[in-house]
Amino acid sequence: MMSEMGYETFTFKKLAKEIPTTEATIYRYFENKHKLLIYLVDWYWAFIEFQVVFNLNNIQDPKQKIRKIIDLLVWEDNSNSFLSWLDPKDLYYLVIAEGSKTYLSKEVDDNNKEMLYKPYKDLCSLIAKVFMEYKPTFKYSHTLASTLVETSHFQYFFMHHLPKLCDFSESKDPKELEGFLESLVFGTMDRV
Amino acid sequence: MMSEMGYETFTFKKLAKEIPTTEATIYRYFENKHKLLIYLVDWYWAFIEFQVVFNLNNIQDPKQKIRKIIDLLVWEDNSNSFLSWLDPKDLYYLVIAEGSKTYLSKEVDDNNKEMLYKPYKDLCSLIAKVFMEYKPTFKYSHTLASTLVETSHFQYFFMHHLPKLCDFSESKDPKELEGFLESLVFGTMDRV
DNA sequence: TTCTTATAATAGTATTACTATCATAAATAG
DNA sequence: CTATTTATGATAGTAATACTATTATAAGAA
Repeated sequence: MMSEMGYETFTFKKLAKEIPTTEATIYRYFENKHKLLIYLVDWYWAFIEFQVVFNLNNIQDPKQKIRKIIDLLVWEDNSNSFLSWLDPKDLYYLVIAEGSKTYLSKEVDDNNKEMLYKPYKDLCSLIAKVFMEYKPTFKYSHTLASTLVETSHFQYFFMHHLPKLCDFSESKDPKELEGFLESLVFGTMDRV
Repeated sequence: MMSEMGYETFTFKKLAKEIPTTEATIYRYFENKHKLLIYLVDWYWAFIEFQVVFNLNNIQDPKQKIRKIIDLLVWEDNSNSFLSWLDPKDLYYLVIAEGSKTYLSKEVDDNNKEMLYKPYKDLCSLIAKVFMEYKPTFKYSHTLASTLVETSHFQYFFMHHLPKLCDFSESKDPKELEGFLESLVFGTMDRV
Protein backbone atom coordinates (compact mmCIF):
# COMPACT_ATOMS: atom_id res chain seq x y z
CA MET A 1 0.00 0.00 0.00
CA MET A 2 2.68 2.46 1.05
CA SER A 3 4.68 1.78 -2.09
CA GLU A 4 1.64 2.06 -4.33
CA MET A 5 0.19 5.31 -3.02
CA GLY A 6 3.44 6.83 -1.75
CA TYR A 7 4.51 7.54 1.81
CA GLU A 8 2.78 10.93 2.09
CA THR A 9 -0.60 9.72 0.85
CA PHE A 10 -0.51 6.55 2.90
CA THR A 11 -2.21 6.82 6.32
CA PHE A 12 -2.86 4.51 9.24
CA LYS A 13 -6.56 5.08 8.73
CA LYS A 14 -6.38 3.72 5.18
CA LEU A 15 -4.26 0.80 6.34
CA ALA A 16 -6.73 0.02 9.15
CA LYS A 17 -9.58 -0.09 6.67
CA GLU A 18 -7.60 -2.43 4.42
CA ILE A 19 -6.46 -4.98 7.01
CA PRO A 20 -9.12 -4.55 8.54
CA THR A 21 -8.57 -3.25 12.03
CA THR A 22 -8.72 0.13 13.74
CA GLU A 23 -6.30 3.02 13.67
CA ALA A 24 -5.76 2.76 17.43
CA THR A 25 -4.66 -0.85 17.14
CA ILE A 26 -1.99 0.00 14.57
CA TYR A 27 -0.69 2.71 16.89
CA ARG A 28 -0.06 0.02 19.48
CA TYR A 29 2.43 -1.54 17.07
CA PHE A 30 4.00 1.54 15.49
CA GLU A 31 4.53 4.86 17.22
CA ASN A 32 3.85 6.67 13.97
CA LYS A 33 3.97 6.42 10.19
CA HIS A 34 7.63 7.31 10.03
CA LYS A 35 8.60 4.51 12.40
CA LEU A 36 6.68 2.07 10.23
CA LEU A 37 8.64 3.25 7.20
CA ILE A 38 11.88 2.76 9.10
CA TYR A 39 10.73 -0.69 10.18
CA LEU A 40 10.02 -1.73 6.59
CA VAL A 41 13.26 -0.29 5.25
CA ASP A 42 15.23 -1.97 8.04
CA TRP A 43 13.55 -5.22 7.21
CA TYR A 44 14.74 -4.81 3.63
CA TRP A 45 18.35 -4.05 4.57
CA ALA A 46 18.44 -7.04 6.90
CA PHE A 47 17.11 -9.17 4.08
CA ILE A 48 19.75 -7.89 1.65
CA GLU A 49 22.50 -8.43 4.19
CA PHE A 50 21.35 -12.00 4.58
CA GLN A 51 21.30 -12.45 0.82
CA VAL A 52 24.82 -11.07 0.56
CA VAL A 53 26.20 -13.32 3.31
CA PHE A 54 24.47 -16.34 1.82
CA ASN A 55 25.53 -15.72 -1.76
CA LEU A 56 29.14 -14.82 -0.96
CA ASN A 57 29.65 -18.02 0.96
CA ASN A 58 31.02 -20.07 -1.91
CA ILE A 59 32.96 -17.30 -3.64
CA GLN A 60 36.67 -16.78 -2.94
CA ASP A 61 37.73 -14.07 -5.38
CA PRO A 62 36.98 -10.61 -3.90
CA LYS A 63 36.33 -9.27 -7.38
CA GLN A 64 33.64 -11.88 -7.93
CA LYS A 65 32.22 -11.14 -4.51
CA ILE A 66 31.83 -7.47 -5.40
CA ARG A 67 30.21 -8.36 -8.71
CA LYS A 68 27.73 -10.51 -6.81
CA ILE A 69 26.98 -7.72 -4.34
CA ILE A 70 26.18 -5.34 -7.18
CA ASP A 71 24.00 -7.98 -8.75
CA LEU A 72 22.08 -8.38 -5.48
CA LEU A 73 21.65 -4.62 -5.04
CA VAL A 74 20.12 -4.14 -8.48
CA TRP A 75 17.12 -6.39 -8.79
CA GLU A 76 16.48 -7.78 -12.15
CA ASP A 77 14.95 -10.80 -10.58
CA ASN A 78 16.16 -11.89 -7.19
CA SER A 79 13.18 -14.18 -6.90
CA ASN A 80 15.18 -16.90 -5.20
CA SER A 81 14.01 -15.01 -2.15
CA PHE A 82 12.24 -16.97 0.56
CA LEU A 83 8.50 -16.50 0.86
CA SER A 84 7.10 -14.12 3.43
CA TRP A 85 4.15 -11.89 4.06
CA LEU A 86 6.51 -9.10 3.02
CA ASP A 87 7.46 -9.44 -0.62
CA PRO A 88 11.09 -8.29 -1.01
CA LYS A 89 10.41 -7.01 -4.50
CA ASP A 90 7.68 -4.69 -3.19
CA LEU A 91 10.10 -3.58 -0.49
CA TYR A 92 12.75 -2.91 -3.14
CA TYR A 93 10.48 -0.39 -4.85
CA LEU A 94 9.50 1.11 -1.52
CA VAL A 95 13.12 1.54 -0.44
CA ILE A 96 14.07 3.13 -3.77
CA ALA A 97 11.27 5.69 -3.66
CA GLU A 98 10.97 6.32 0.08
CA GLY A 99 14.08 4.90 1.73
CA SER A 100 15.98 8.19 1.98
CA LYS A 101 13.10 9.66 3.94
CA THR A 102 14.04 7.41 6.85
CA TYR A 103 17.08 9.59 7.57
CA LEU A 104 16.26 12.85 5.76
CA SER A 105 14.37 14.14 8.76
CA LYS A 106 15.04 16.27 11.79
CA GLU A 107 14.78 13.18 14.00
CA VAL A 108 17.77 11.55 12.31
CA ASP A 109 20.08 11.97 15.31
CA ASP A 110 17.51 10.70 17.80
CA ASN A 111 16.65 7.78 15.58
CA ASN A 112 20.31 7.03 15.13
CA LYS A 113 20.81 6.84 18.90
CA GLU A 114 17.94 4.39 19.02
CA MET A 115 19.90 2.21 16.56
CA LEU A 116 17.21 2.51 13.93
CA TYR A 117 19.75 2.68 11.11
CA LYS A 118 21.74 -0.33 12.30
CA PRO A 119 20.68 -2.70 9.50
CA TYR A 120 21.76 -0.18 6.87
CA LYS A 121 25.06 0.44 8.63
CA ASP A 122 25.66 -3.29 9.02
CA LEU A 123 25.15 -3.87 5.33
CA CYS A 124 27.52 -1.03 4.43
CA SER A 125 30.05 -2.41 6.88
CA LEU A 126 29.86 -5.82 5.30
CA ILE A 127 30.31 -4.38 1.81
CA ALA A 128 33.18 -2.20 3.04
CA LYS A 129 34.89 -5.31 4.39
CA VAL A 130 34.72 -7.00 1.00
CA PHE A 131 36.16 -3.85 -0.55
CA MET A 132 39.06 -4.11 1.87
CA GLU A 133 39.64 -7.70 0.85
CA TYR A 134 39.91 -6.52 -2.71
CA LYS A 135 42.13 -3.50 -2.00
CA PRO A 136 43.49 -3.38 1.57
CA THR A 137 45.10 0.04 1.05
CA PHE A 138 41.86 1.78 0.06
CA LYS A 139 40.97 4.57 2.47
CA TYR A 140 37.27 5.11 1.76
CA SER A 141 35.66 1.70 1.95
CA HIS A 142 32.61 2.83 3.94
CA THR A 143 32.07 5.91 1.83
CA LEU A 144 32.28 3.83 -1.32
CA ALA A 145 29.91 1.24 0.15
CA SER A 146 27.19 3.76 0.96
CA THR A 147 27.80 5.47 -2.38
CA LEU A 148 27.31 2.15 -4.14
CA VAL A 149 24.08 1.37 -2.31
CA GLU A 150 22.61 4.84 -2.72
CA THR A 151 23.69 5.13 -6.35
CA SER A 152 22.19 1.75 -7.23
CA HIS A 153 18.86 3.04 -5.94
CA PHE A 154 18.61 6.56 -7.21
CA GLN A 155 19.98 5.66 -10.63
CA TYR A 156 17.25 3.04 -10.86
CA PHE A 157 14.78 5.77 -9.95
CA PHE A 158 16.25 8.22 -12.49
CA MET A 159 16.15 5.53 -15.15
CA HIS A 160 12.37 5.33 -14.75
CA HIS A 161 11.43 8.90 -13.93
CA LEU A 162 14.19 11.33 -14.88
CA PRO A 163 16.03 9.66 -17.75
CA LYS A 164 17.91 12.83 -18.63
CA LEU A 165 19.88 12.35 -15.43
CA CYS A 166 21.32 9.05 -16.67
CA ASP A 167 22.26 7.20 -19.83
CA PHE A 168 19.97 4.20 -19.70
CA SER A 169 16.95 6.07 -21.00
CA GLU A 170 15.48 3.78 -23.61
CA SER A 171 16.74 0.37 -22.55
CA LYS A 172 15.91 0.56 -18.83
CA ASP A 173 18.14 -2.48 -18.54
CA PRO A 174 19.32 -3.19 -14.98
CA LYS A 175 22.36 -4.91 -16.47
CA GLU A 176 23.58 -1.61 -17.88
CA LEU A 177 23.24 -0.01 -14.48
CA GLU A 178 25.22 -2.89 -13.00
CA GLY A 179 27.93 -2.25 -15.57
CA PHE A 180 28.18 1.37 -14.54
CA LEU A 181 28.29 0.46 -10.85
CA GLU A 182 31.12 -1.97 -11.51
CA SER A 183 33.20 0.69 -13.26
CA LEU A 184 32.41 3.06 -10.43
CA VAL A 185 33.54 0.67 -7.71
CA PHE A 186 36.53 -0.93 -9.41
CA GLY A 187 37.60 2.31 -11.05
CA THR A 188 37.68 4.10 -7.72
CA MET A 189 39.58 1.35 -5.94
CA ASP A 190 41.97 0.47 -8.77
CA ARG A 191 43.39 3.99 -8.74
CA VAL A 192 45.00 3.32 -5.37
CA MET B 1 13.03 28.74 8.18
CA MET B 2 12.44 25.62 6.13
CA SER B 3 16.04 24.53 6.56
CA GLU B 4 16.03 25.22 10.28
CA MET B 5 12.81 23.46 11.22
CA GLY B 6 12.78 20.90 8.40
CA TYR B 7 10.40 20.62 5.48
CA GLU B 8 7.74 18.61 7.32
CA THR B 9 7.54 20.97 10.30
CA PHE B 10 7.58 24.10 8.18
CA THR B 11 4.13 25.45 7.26
CA PHE B 12 2.77 28.40 5.30
CA LYS B 13 1.02 29.55 8.47
CA LYS B 14 4.33 29.82 10.32
CA LEU B 15 5.93 31.57 7.36
CA ALA B 16 3.04 34.03 7.15
CA LYS B 17 3.46 34.91 10.81
CA GLU B 18 7.20 35.47 10.29
CA ILE B 19 7.07 37.70 7.19
CA PRO B 20 4.43 38.93 8.25
CA THR B 21 1.55 38.35 5.90
CA THR B 22 -1.36 35.93 5.67
CA GLU B 23 -1.47 32.31 4.61
CA ALA B 24 -3.80 33.13 1.72
CA THR B 25 -1.34 35.61 0.28
CA ILE B 26 1.46 33.03 0.19
CA TYR B 27 -0.85 30.65 -1.65
CA ARG B 28 -1.12 33.25 -4.41
CA TYR B 29 2.60 32.84 -5.00
CA PHE B 30 3.07 29.11 -4.39
CA GLU B 31 0.51 26.45 -5.16
CA ASN B 32 1.65 24.46 -2.14
CA LYS B 33 4.58 23.75 0.17
CA HIS B 34 6.10 21.20 -2.19
CA LYS B 35 6.19 23.67 -5.07
CA LEU B 36 7.95 26.17 -2.82
CA LEU B 37 10.58 23.54 -2.01
CA ILE B 38 11.05 22.85 -5.70
CA TYR B 39 11.32 26.58 -6.36
CA LEU B 40 14.05 26.99 -3.76
CA VAL B 41 15.97 23.92 -4.90
CA ASP B 42 15.71 25.04 -8.53
CA TRP B 43 17.03 28.43 -7.52
CA TYR B 44 20.01 26.68 -5.97
CA TRP B 45 20.79 24.55 -9.03
CA ALA B 46 20.56 27.59 -11.28
CA PHE B 47 22.94 29.40 -8.97
CA ILE B 48 25.43 26.49 -9.03
CA GLU B 49 25.22 26.23 -12.79
CA PHE B 50 26.04 29.90 -13.02
CA GLN B 51 28.94 29.45 -10.64
CA VAL B 52 30.26 26.54 -12.71
CA VAL B 53 30.01 28.43 -16.01
CA PHE B 54 31.62 31.49 -14.48
CA ASN B 55 34.47 29.64 -12.79
CA LEU B 56 35.27 27.35 -15.71
CA ASN B 57 35.65 30.27 -18.06
CA ASN B 58 39.38 30.73 -17.65
CA ILE B 59 40.30 27.05 -17.29
CA GLN B 60 41.35 25.01 -20.32
CA ASP B 61 42.41 21.65 -18.90
CA PRO B 62 39.34 19.39 -18.52
CA LYS B 63 40.92 17.75 -15.48
CA GLN B 64 41.20 21.13 -13.77
CA LYS B 65 37.65 21.95 -14.79
CA ILE B 66 36.37 18.80 -13.09
CA ARG B 67 38.39 19.57 -9.97
CA LYS B 68 36.78 23.00 -9.90
CA ILE B 69 33.29 21.57 -10.32
CA ILE B 70 33.83 19.25 -7.36
CA ASP B 71 35.12 22.18 -5.36
CA LEU B 72 32.00 24.17 -6.18
CA LEU B 73 29.68 21.28 -5.30
CA VAL B 74 31.18 20.80 -1.84
CA TRP B 75 30.96 24.06 0.03
CA GLU B 76 33.73 24.82 2.37
CA ASP B 77 33.26 28.49 1.76
CA ASN B 78 31.94 29.60 -1.58
CA SER B 79 31.34 33.03 -0.17
CA ASN B 80 32.35 34.77 -3.37
CA SER B 81 28.65 34.39 -4.01
CA PHE B 82 26.72 37.51 -4.92
CA LEU B 83 24.42 38.96 -2.33
CA SER B 84 20.73 38.18 -2.42
CA TRP B 85 17.73 37.82 -0.19
CA LEU B 86 18.35 34.09 -0.59
CA ASP B 87 21.64 33.10 1.02
CA PRO B 88 23.20 30.33 -1.11
CA LYS B 89 24.80 28.76 1.96
CA ASP B 90 21.39 28.37 3.61
CA LEU B 91 20.11 26.90 0.37
CA TYR B 92 23.04 24.47 0.31
CA TYR B 93 21.97 22.99 3.64
CA LEU B 94 18.34 22.95 2.53
CA VAL B 95 19.17 21.12 -0.69
CA ILE B 96 21.30 18.56 1.13
CA ALA B 97 18.63 17.73 3.68
CA GLU B 98 15.46 18.18 1.63
CA GLY B 99 16.48 18.29 -2.03
CA SER B 100 15.70 14.65 -2.81
CA LYS B 101 12.14 15.21 -1.67
CA THR B 102 11.54 17.35 -4.75
CA TYR B 103 11.52 14.24 -6.91
CA LEU B 104 10.89 11.43 -4.40
CA SER B 105 7.15 11.91 -4.69
CA LYS B 106 4.28 10.47 -6.68
CA GLU B 107 4.01 13.73 -8.63
CA VAL B 108 7.51 13.32 -10.06
CA ASP B 109 6.28 12.54 -13.59
CA ASP B 110 3.79 15.42 -13.65
CA ASN B 111 6.37 17.81 -12.24
CA ASN B 112 8.88 16.61 -14.78
CA LYS B 113 6.47 17.38 -17.61
CA GLU B 114 6.10 20.87 -16.18
CA MET B 115 9.92 21.22 -16.52
CA LEU B 116 10.32 21.65 -12.77
CA TYR B 117 13.56 19.66 -12.76
CA LYS B 118 15.11 21.53 -15.65
CA PRO B 119 17.73 23.41 -13.62
CA TYR B 120 18.98 20.17 -12.11
CA LYS B 121 19.08 18.47 -15.50
CA ASP B 122 20.85 21.46 -17.04
CA LEU B 123 23.56 21.35 -14.40
CA CYS B 124 24.05 17.60 -14.89
CA SER B 125 24.18 18.13 -18.63
CA LEU B 126 26.86 20.77 -18.24
CA ILE B 127 28.94 18.54 -15.98
CA ALA B 128 28.44 15.61 -18.35
CA LYS B 129 29.79 17.75 -21.18
CA VAL B 130 32.95 18.49 -19.25
CA PHE B 131 33.31 14.77 -18.56
CA MET B 132 33.13 14.17 -22.30
CA GLU B 133 35.85 16.73 -22.88
CA TYR B 134 38.02 14.78 -20.50
CA LYS B 135 37.17 11.34 -21.87
CA PRO B 136 35.21 11.39 -25.15
CA THR B 137 34.80 7.62 -25.21
CA PHE B 138 33.07 7.44 -21.81
CA LYS B 139 29.57 6.03 -22.09
CA TYR B 140 27.98 7.15 -18.83
CA SER B 141 28.63 10.86 -18.55
CA HIS B 142 25.13 11.80 -17.39
CA THR B 143 24.94 8.95 -14.92
CA LEU B 144 28.31 9.91 -13.50
CA ALA B 145 27.28 13.56 -13.33
CA SER B 146 24.14 12.89 -11.30
CA THR B 147 26.05 10.38 -9.19
CA LEU B 148 28.66 13.04 -8.44
CA VAL B 149 26.09 15.65 -7.48
CA GLU B 150 24.01 13.30 -5.34
CA THR B 151 27.04 11.72 -3.71
CA SER B 152 28.52 15.10 -2.81
CA HIS B 153 25.32 15.86 -0.95
CA PHE B 154 24.46 12.71 0.87
CA GLN B 155 28.03 12.04 1.89
CA TYR B 156 28.08 15.51 3.43
CA PHE B 157 24.90 14.57 5.24
CA PHE B 158 26.31 11.21 6.38
CA MET B 159 29.47 12.94 7.59
CA HIS B 160 27.38 14.99 10.00
CA HIS B 161 24.62 12.58 10.97
CA LEU B 162 25.53 8.99 10.13
CA PRO B 163 29.34 8.88 10.30
CA LYS B 164 29.41 5.08 10.23
CA LEU B 165 28.31 5.29 6.60
CA CYS B 166 31.47 7.14 5.61
CA ASP B 167 35.12 7.53 6.58
CA PHE B 168 35.28 11.22 7.43
CA SER B 169 33.82 10.76 10.91
CA GLU B 170 36.08 12.84 13.15
CA SER B 171 37.55 15.36 10.76
CA LYS B 172 34.35 16.46 8.99
CA ASP B 173 36.69 18.03 6.47
CA PRO B 174 35.05 18.90 3.16
CA LYS B 175 38.47 18.58 1.52
CA GLU B 176 38.54 14.87 2.33
CA LEU B 177 35.15 14.45 0.73
CA GLU B 178 36.41 16.30 -2.33
CA GLY B 179 39.34 13.89 -2.47
CA PHE B 180 37.00 10.92 -2.49
CA LEU B 181 34.82 12.48 -5.18
CA GLU B 182 37.87 13.07 -7.37
CA SER B 183 38.92 9.41 -7.12
CA LEU B 184 35.35 8.42 -7.85
CA VAL B 185 35.06 10.54 -10.98
CA PHE B 186 38.55 10.11 -12.41
CA GLY B 187 38.74 6.46 -11.36
CA THR B 188 35.52 5.66 -13.18
CA MET B 189 36.49 7.52 -16.36
CA ASP B 190 40.14 6.49 -16.46
CA ARG B 191 39.18 2.82 -16.71
CA VAL B 192 37.82 3.41 -20.22
C1' DT C 1 -9.63 60.07 -11.29
C1' DT C 2 -10.59 55.50 -12.71
C1' DC C 3 -9.34 50.98 -13.04
C1' DT C 4 -6.70 47.18 -12.06
C1' DT C 5 -4.37 44.37 -8.95
C1' DA C 6 -2.51 42.81 -4.43
C1' DT C 7 -3.17 42.26 0.29
C1' DA C 8 -5.50 41.86 4.91
C1' DA C 9 -8.82 39.94 7.60
C1' DT C 10 -11.63 36.48 8.47
C1' DA C 11 -13.99 32.21 8.13
C1' DG C 12 -14.50 27.71 6.96
C1' DT C 13 -13.54 22.59 5.40
C1' DA C 14 -11.73 18.03 4.95
C1' DT C 15 -8.10 15.40 6.44
C1' DT C 16 -4.25 14.01 9.29
C1' DA C 17 -1.93 12.45 13.18
C1' DC C 18 -2.63 11.39 16.92
C1' DT C 19 -4.82 10.23 22.28
C1' DA C 20 -8.29 8.42 25.45
C1' DT C 21 -11.88 5.38 27.23
C1' DC C 22 -14.18 1.33 27.96
C1' DA C 23 -16.29 -3.00 26.90
C1' DT C 24 -15.29 -7.41 25.12
C1' DA C 25 -12.90 -11.32 23.21
C1' DA C 26 -9.02 -14.35 23.30
C1' DA C 27 -5.07 -16.34 25.26
C1' DT C 28 -2.66 -18.03 29.30
C1' DA C 29 -1.59 -19.20 34.08
C1' DG C 30 -2.64 -21.15 38.33
C1' DC D 1 -11.66 -24.94 34.54
C1' DT D 2 -11.79 -20.71 36.35
C1' DA D 3 -9.27 -16.21 37.07
C1' DT D 4 -6.47 -12.99 35.15
C1' DT D 5 -3.82 -10.84 31.98
C1' DT D 6 -3.55 -8.92 27.41
C1' DA D 7 -5.13 -7.48 22.75
C1' DT D 8 -8.69 -5.68 20.03
C1' DG D 9 -12.97 -3.12 18.60
C1' DA D 10 -15.82 0.62 18.82
C1' DT D 11 -16.19 5.12 19.48
C1' DA D 12 -15.03 9.83 20.51
C1' DG D 13 -12.34 13.60 20.55
C1' DT D 14 -8.38 17.16 19.64
C1' DA D 15 -4.97 20.15 17.69
C1' DA D 16 -2.89 21.02 13.56
C1' DT D 17 -2.41 20.92 8.55
C1' DA D 18 -3.36 22.09 3.95
C1' DC D 19 -5.93 24.16 1.81
C1' DT D 20 -10.40 27.40 -0.38
C1' DA D 21 -13.56 31.31 -0.34
C1' DT D 22 -15.23 36.01 0.46
C1' DT D 23 -15.08 40.70 0.99
C1' DA D 24 -13.14 45.14 2.14
C1' DT D 25 -9.41 47.99 1.46
C1' DA D 26 -4.98 49.83 0.04
C1' DA D 27 -1.64 50.75 -3.48
C1' DG D 28 -0.07 51.41 -8.32
C1' DA D 29 -0.79 52.28 -13.16
C1' DA D 30 -3.45 54.10 -17.14
